[in-house]
Amino acid sequence: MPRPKTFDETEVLDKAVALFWKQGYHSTSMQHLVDALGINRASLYNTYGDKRSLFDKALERYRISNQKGMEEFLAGRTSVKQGLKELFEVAIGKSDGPSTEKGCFVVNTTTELLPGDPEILKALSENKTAIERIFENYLSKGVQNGEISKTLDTKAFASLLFTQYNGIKVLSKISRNRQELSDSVSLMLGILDG
Amino acid sequence: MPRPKTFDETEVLDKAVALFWKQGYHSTSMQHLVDALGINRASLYNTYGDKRSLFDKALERYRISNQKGMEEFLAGRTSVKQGLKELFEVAIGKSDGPSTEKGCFVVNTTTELLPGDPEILKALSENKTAIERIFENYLSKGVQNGEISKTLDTKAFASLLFTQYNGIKVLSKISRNRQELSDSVSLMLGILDG
DNA sequence: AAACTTTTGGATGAGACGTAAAAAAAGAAT
DNA sequence: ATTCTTTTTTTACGTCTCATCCAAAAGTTT
Repeated sequence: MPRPKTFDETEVLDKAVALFWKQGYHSTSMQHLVDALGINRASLYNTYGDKRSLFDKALERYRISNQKGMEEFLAGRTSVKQGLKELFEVAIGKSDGPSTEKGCFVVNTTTELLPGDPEILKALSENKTAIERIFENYLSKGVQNGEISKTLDTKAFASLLFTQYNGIKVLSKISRNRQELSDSVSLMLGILDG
Repeated sequence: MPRPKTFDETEVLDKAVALFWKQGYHSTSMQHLVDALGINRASLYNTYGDKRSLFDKALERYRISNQKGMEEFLAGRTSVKQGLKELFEVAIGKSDGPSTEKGCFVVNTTTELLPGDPEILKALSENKTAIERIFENYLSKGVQNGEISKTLDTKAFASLLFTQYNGIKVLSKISRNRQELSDSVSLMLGILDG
């Protein structure tokens, strides 16, 4: 009996993700959101709660889609070294989409809202361990394959990969010199060749 | 004949650096600054101009002091491998000061104000090349010493170091597990022994 | 018709940045 | 010493934007 919503909830949420991703939390006003989401102000509050609540939902959506995307990307590549190489090529933005200069929503949030926000810290902390685990599992697969030496400290290397990934997402906002980043990634992945 | 200022201009600027560093540009209000700097509102505008102008001055001061600090730190260590190791130990924050959780003012600014700010982009771009050059020169010293192989691509490795440095400054805000970062740095520096 | 949501349009109170005019202070000159 | 000039400090204000909420009107399904 209720009047149905005239918009798709997750579709609109994706627009909020794009906006917060590009501009961050503090410089995105509710008015910006109202204009960009294409729904009414009251509908916005009704559906997602206040600004912070909407931001939390947007961040969570990004996180999940990001993790899932990473897992699927790697799952499709049996050659671990090649898989990592390609993953980082995408991260660097060889195919220069408009999203490259926005960096990573998670990284941007880390630097903007920490320290001083326990809830966000919790979410970001979970994200960190989740992605490091993805890396570690993938590396283990390579060790089982015989592609990677058993002597490799997979935990430390997973951490190295994640740190490098974060650094790339920062530097992508400054430099459009992809070759430089690509070379440094190659150097790093050379560790896997003993 | 003029009445002298009752405060030290650079001393107060350092307080502004600390505040912008911790909170970023948008969530630091002029009122916060007035309270923290200990000078009057009008004095603030008189001396440093508007908020953005003050921010620029603060960022520049941080950049210069950061670069100089890095150069002097490395200049004092003739063993290049050991020097890099120690530099990153400091960056990781083994001696856990209160500044560790603030990350790096430059990194924070990169993610907060880019894309969309050409002036800031210019400053951050200069900073990037300056620090990469510091790394590259230091590595060259190691090659001349015979400490590092002549086959090393110093430019790529300098880029790797800088990227890693940025990543560390992000992750320092999330995790207080310094050992993990330390291990990954060791793994990276192991490339120099290859 | 009833029930519920969306839309419209505005009210509100807080806080933002920046400025202007008056008051106070410090040195210089007579 | 006193007055004058210049600058800082104080205080108050103006204008704007912010986030949030509310009441009434319009629309859609059962």
